[in-house]
Amino acid sequence: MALESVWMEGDAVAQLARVAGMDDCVFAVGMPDLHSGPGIPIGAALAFGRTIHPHLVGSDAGCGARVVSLGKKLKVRGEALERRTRAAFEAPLDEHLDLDGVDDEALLRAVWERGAEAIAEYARTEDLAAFARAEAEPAWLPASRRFADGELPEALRLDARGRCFATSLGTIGGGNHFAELGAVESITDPAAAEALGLQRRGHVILAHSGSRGLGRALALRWGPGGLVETEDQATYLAELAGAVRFAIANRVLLCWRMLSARGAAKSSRIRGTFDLVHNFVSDEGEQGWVHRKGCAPAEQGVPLVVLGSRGAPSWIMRGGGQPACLCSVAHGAGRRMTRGEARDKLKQRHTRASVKQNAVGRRVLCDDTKLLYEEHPDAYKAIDPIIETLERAGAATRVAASSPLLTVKLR
DNA sequence: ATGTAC
Repeated sequence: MALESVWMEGDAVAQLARVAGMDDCVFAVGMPDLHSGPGIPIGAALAFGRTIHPHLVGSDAGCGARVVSLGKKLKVRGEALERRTRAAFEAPLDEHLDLDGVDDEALLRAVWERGAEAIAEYARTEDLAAFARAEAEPAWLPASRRFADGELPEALRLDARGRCFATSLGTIGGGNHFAELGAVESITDPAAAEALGLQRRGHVILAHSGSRGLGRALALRWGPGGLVETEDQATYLAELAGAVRFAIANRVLLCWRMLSARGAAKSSRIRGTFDLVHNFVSDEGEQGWVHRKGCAPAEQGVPLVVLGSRGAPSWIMRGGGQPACLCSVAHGAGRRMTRGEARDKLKQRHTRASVKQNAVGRRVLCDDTKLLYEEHPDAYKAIDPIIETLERAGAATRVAASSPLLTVKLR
């Protein structure tokens, strides 16, 4: 599904065709941001009649994006904003959460079982608690698998270094994950924008991140096989739900760090917020088990965001409920170059200093030079043809575009 | 995407 103006990678199409040919695959649709992943396509919705494939969800279960709409006033700007933002991401989590007497495993359990609600429970301020409670969990999200004390498997408690996954809560991670302060540059659907608290030149905070090492542990635990109507299938779904809750809670905290740096960490200043998950599988009745990998649900009227890059706007849209697209939309612009290609080609084209600047000439907060090249805007497809394709296909309609002011990629 | 080891 793409206009001719959307560049499409041959390998990615071949990967999509391979999945479409798998046993029990009843429908497969590639989004215009389709690109190749580790043996599986990214930017696709894949429906199976009876089978769940954990490896099609991949190692970043629950990955998604959160949008927070703010007013126009920016109290902190320029270098002070950059300094404060860096400090906000370097600060320990207990600046925001009261974790006295709460060990890492207890925190992990709470977030696993209750997601953002757990953040509200531990929040040091009523403002953070209100923010964490502002969004209902997605309707498709089942209960997380509960574990008795001591029963939590090592694989879901400890990373490869023996550290509890709770230590990654509130961190961005690597790859294409980021937090961003942006500004609304255009509004296409004024009524929908108003309902989401978006106003022209108003600020927008974006967080794109996932369940960190926890999703990886889940992928390793379940391996490449398919799960068919067994107890294992139910167990995987309940564990996936835990990882999704962790990821949602993580995005809440990332947005809160951005809000505190900007000087707007007050629930009264927040005009709207929503969250979107783009790596998961859910039971969608007649359609079967819909796996979305780099692809978000887009039922009629729901708010969603299609992420641009640090040099291109992200589009806030409304879902079109298009069955031909499995009620789904692209998750972003999609890669045009592999990470290796981006490093090689873009080092010729751009200086080390220039890759540290984003579209508006402000610095990108990122200490990893390799990552600055890998995630350079040139490594991504153009966003406009992606959005145009989604509209023409009836997958979603434009509401507003937000352009990046400050991009954060601190680990 | 993530974490680890080289």
